[in-house]
Amino acid sequence: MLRISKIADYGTKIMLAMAESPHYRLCAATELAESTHISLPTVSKILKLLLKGDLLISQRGSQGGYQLARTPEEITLAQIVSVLDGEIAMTECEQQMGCCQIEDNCNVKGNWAIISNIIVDVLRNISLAQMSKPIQKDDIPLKFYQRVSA
Amino acid sequence: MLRISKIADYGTKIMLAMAESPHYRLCAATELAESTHISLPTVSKILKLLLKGDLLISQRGSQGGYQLARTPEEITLAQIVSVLDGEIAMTECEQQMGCCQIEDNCNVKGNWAIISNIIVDVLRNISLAQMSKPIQKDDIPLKFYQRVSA
DNA sequence: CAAATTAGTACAGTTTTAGTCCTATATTAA
DNA sequence: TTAATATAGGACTAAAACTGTACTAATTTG
Repeated sequence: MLRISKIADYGTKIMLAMAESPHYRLCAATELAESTHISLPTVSKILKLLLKGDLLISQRGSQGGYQLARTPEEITLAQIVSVLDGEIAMTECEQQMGCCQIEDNCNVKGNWAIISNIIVDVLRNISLAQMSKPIQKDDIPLKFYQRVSA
Repeated sequence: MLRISKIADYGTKIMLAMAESPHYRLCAATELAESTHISLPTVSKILKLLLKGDLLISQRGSQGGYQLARTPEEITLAQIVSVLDGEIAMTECEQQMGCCQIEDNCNVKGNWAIISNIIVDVLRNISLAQMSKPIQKDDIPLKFYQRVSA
């Protein structure tokens, strides 16, 4: 495992489809279902979640639809994944107190938190814009880490 | 989400307990259950998985038990997580063919594979030995990335 | 008003995960 | 040789999560 959910995977593709739509105009759910080949009810559900997460703007009624709340450069994978899959934390303990009995003498916990942060950094530094073309490892301007060798 | 399973979390703690046991001697499942405060059947199940994944050596019979197959410095989080949770891949498509219809014109796929690799690198560069004390971001000798700022 | 389209909620089916238990096998020690 | 101690392997159950769908309400346009 250690995997994002199918919903987050779909969500990325949907966001990408919108980013690639000319002038970032309003896209109806039906259009997006067609272009991504994901079923309409599912696309619809995901769009609602993304809207609630402030990643999209919506317009109701005839000729309505959804559009990106910001430019593809300003939207990151970390945002999409966290809206659709919830907070990123490698272990339960990081988020929730009292979920394990050893807690008090658990030094592992802090370490997993640090590791989670590193992974979030990776996702925080990849924008929708970058996802629309094949990325190179060099493309990722990591805040904490920088490429040193192949 | 984007989280390791409870089993992998437990597994790390169990491996750590063994690493901290004097001289890496044989540890019985019951001992480990006590020291980690995880139920015996669960500890037992995890030990068998770790054994099967060649991370442990076992000795049957009276006075038997389990011990690390290598030194704590040579065992990484990537190994533990992949043995207990399976291969690390951010999306299903990376592992399995024919799981999505757009596959052919899916440029996202390759990008997620790259991102997965980066994350695996992070886990591959953290050893059991490091997990036994609070780690600093600087401690992680990443193969591809190196710390550049706080 | 009618058509189009999002908003919100609820639900059912499937899959995954967690945890337990039972029986077989191997080793040690008396 | 026998009894006690441990692992080996597999089967099983219950709970939780995920996926996908459906239905009704609200809003906008023409």
